[in-house]
Amino acid sequence: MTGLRERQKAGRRRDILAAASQLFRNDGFADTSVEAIAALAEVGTGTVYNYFSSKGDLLMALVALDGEQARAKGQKYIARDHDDALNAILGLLSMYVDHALIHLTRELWRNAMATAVTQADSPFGVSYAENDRLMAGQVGELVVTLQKAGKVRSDVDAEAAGAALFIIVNGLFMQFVAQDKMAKSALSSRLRDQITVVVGGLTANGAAQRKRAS
Amino acid sequence: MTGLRERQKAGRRRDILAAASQLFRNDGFADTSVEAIAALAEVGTGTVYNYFSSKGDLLMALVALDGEQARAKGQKYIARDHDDALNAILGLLSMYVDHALIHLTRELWRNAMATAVTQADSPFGVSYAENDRLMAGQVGELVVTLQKAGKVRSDVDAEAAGAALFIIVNGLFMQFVAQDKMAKSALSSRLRDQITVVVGGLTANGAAQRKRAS
DNA sequence: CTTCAAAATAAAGTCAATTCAGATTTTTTG
DNA sequence: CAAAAAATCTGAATTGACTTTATTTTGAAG
Repeated sequence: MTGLRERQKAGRRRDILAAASQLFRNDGFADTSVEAIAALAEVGTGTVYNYFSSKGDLLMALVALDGEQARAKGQKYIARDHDDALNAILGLLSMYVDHALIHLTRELWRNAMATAVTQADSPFGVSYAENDRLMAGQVGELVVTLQKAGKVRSDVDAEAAGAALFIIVNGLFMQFVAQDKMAKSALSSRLRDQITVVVGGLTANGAAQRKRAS
Repeated sequence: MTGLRERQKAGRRRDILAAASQLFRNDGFADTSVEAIAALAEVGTGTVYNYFSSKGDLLMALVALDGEQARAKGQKYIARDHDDALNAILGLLSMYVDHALIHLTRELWRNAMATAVTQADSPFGVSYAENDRLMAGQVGELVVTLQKAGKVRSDVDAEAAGAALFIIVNGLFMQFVAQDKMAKSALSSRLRDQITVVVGGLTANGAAQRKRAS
């Protein structure tokens, strides 16, 4: 199982990923050439393509790793005690946003997202989509938790709610990374406004919403 | 104002767009070279770059045109009579989806979206973002209309609601175009489930939701 | 009708992702 | 262990978007 070849292969994969990680973060995606990654990893440029189907695939592999961390954080968050539904959900989604910006720049996210759309079938395109699916599921878990605590109506489709909430944070985050001039505070306030609407709903509701941001 | 030169310029712009439109639709984005577009439009390749900043910019220009049509349809839709909020909103969003697939293939949408994220500052990247903003605003208008008709609570932030609803349809549409194997029916059903959640809200509500799709 | 300047043009050049035909290394076989 | 087979590596060649340049065209203005 663990022949020389397998170990070398795993090592080389790590080397390439580490090299890409370093260069992407230092120089950005556009300014990093596959040749430079190969040189730093001490392999031929062609070898990079034996492990990753494209430069974008390599980036998505890094993003997927980060996604795992975000989900781990999320799992702990869910286990905490929560007061009201709005704050609980907003807290989780804000945590995702904050985590996303720890290791990766906006430019890297732009390129990761672009690649995820155009190359969804590549190995790490699949990982990327799977990660999104799992995160949406995690938001759904939080909704279930809140339902059990009587903070969310039990007749709500938790899975659909999780997916909707996650799509919103994802979409806003995409707008955020696409426009460098958009401030993080603008992202936060839009997120708050929109999640507030979703939590409160549009139709007749016993507990009226409290406030609206201008 | 309308000298011969200006008209020629406008004409050339149209020629290039028309050529791009034809080739993109026939051969797809990836398989269409800028050289081929230039040849069909009977201009030099360099001229194409006098009018559009990149191949992706050219595609976004086409998409923006389509977006205008979609908004025109949407405006008429809003003016109609609406029964309940859920159906009214779902109808508008479904109309957007249907319209998007009339003229453009999934592959074109993938590339348009990818370009919109990575080149948001290019001339038609701005148009693309603006179009999204206007569509979200249009959904907001529908919400206002429904509020006036007493079908949506008046304390709801209509603008935020429109933005949230549009982000959802946009996000689901993105998932749809990214994965060729995803059926249109899957898109529709997810859209229905998620919009249902948003309209109904998560917290205590006078009118309980009626049903849930499995 | 001449001059001017904007715009177009073709051609040649740059650049970097991706591919590919052979070279090299590991594993398997006898 | 030696030879054959299989997997992997390699970097030079390909490809196509985009740029640059030197030259030409053509409205517009006097």
